[in-house]
Amino acid sequence: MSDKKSGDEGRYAYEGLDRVLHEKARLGILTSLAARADGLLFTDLKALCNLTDGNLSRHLTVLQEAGIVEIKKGFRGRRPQTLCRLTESGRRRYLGYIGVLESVLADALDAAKATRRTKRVLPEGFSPA
Amino acid sequence: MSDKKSGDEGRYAYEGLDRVLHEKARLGILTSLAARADGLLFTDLKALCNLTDGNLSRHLTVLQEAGIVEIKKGFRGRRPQTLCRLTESGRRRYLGYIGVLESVLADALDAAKATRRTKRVLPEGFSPA
DNA sequence: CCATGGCGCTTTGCGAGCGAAAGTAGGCGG
DNA sequence: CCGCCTACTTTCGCTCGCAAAGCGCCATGG
Repeated sequence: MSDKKSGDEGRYAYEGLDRVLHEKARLGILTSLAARADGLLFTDLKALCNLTDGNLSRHLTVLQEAGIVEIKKGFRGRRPQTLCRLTESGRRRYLGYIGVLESVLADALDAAKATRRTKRVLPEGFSPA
Repeated sequence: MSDKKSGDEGRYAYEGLDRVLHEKARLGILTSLAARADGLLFTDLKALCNLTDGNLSRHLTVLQEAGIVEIKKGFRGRRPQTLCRLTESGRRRYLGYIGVLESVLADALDAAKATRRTKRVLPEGFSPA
């Protein structure tokens, strides 16, 4: 590396931003679940994340198929009740994702405050768009 | 609020996660740009974010149409050269997004270390999926 | 006893979005 | 003059996310 001028190649590629996890709704679901080792009910999750039934159902299926959450269907009294929990590997994946999120944030804050001016070569005229 | 049991309704909804910004590639692009007030060239951006030409072009168009970046086409010598820069409102939007990212991260780290066990009511048998 | 309505979830439909691949336009080297 | 290279843009297939409709079950009430 650093065979070129800067060695910054791919500096902002963020390959670790797992597409399955990097999603508004899913991020909320997982963060909710991460806090409770014994899981959450479908209905609670729905309220916590302000999701519609259909939406939540869809996302849970995706997460289940990815082996990130496990879903247990049971009954409360005689009404169906679905319990969702992070799997162990799901938790690891989530933590990994959070790790790169941290580095994104670090870059961002860095950028925000520094806003350093790199000397730029503006050769001839740049016509406005 | 707190008209129900917990007052946590929508606690994890993260409505501020702007869909236009919340995207792997775009996030990288914006973070790159945020650091340099005088902008970056198409080719630099491409290298920094490990994007293909087509991809970068696509994303830039989206960002431009959303008024987040401005694109100036000019020439270096007599080769075309495209300069991209964050607009002022784009910067604000980006900072807003980063703000909610911080809160997501705070929640996540909280969850990760605490992993508190809420007492759960598991009424009758939960059959394994 | 049927029907009307609510709860808990699943399935379907569709429009938007993403990224790979192909296309365009001009410079430059042989 | 010809073909390769750089610097993008456009097209295309497929996935994805979201909203709306559907399904099964229980409860209530006429």
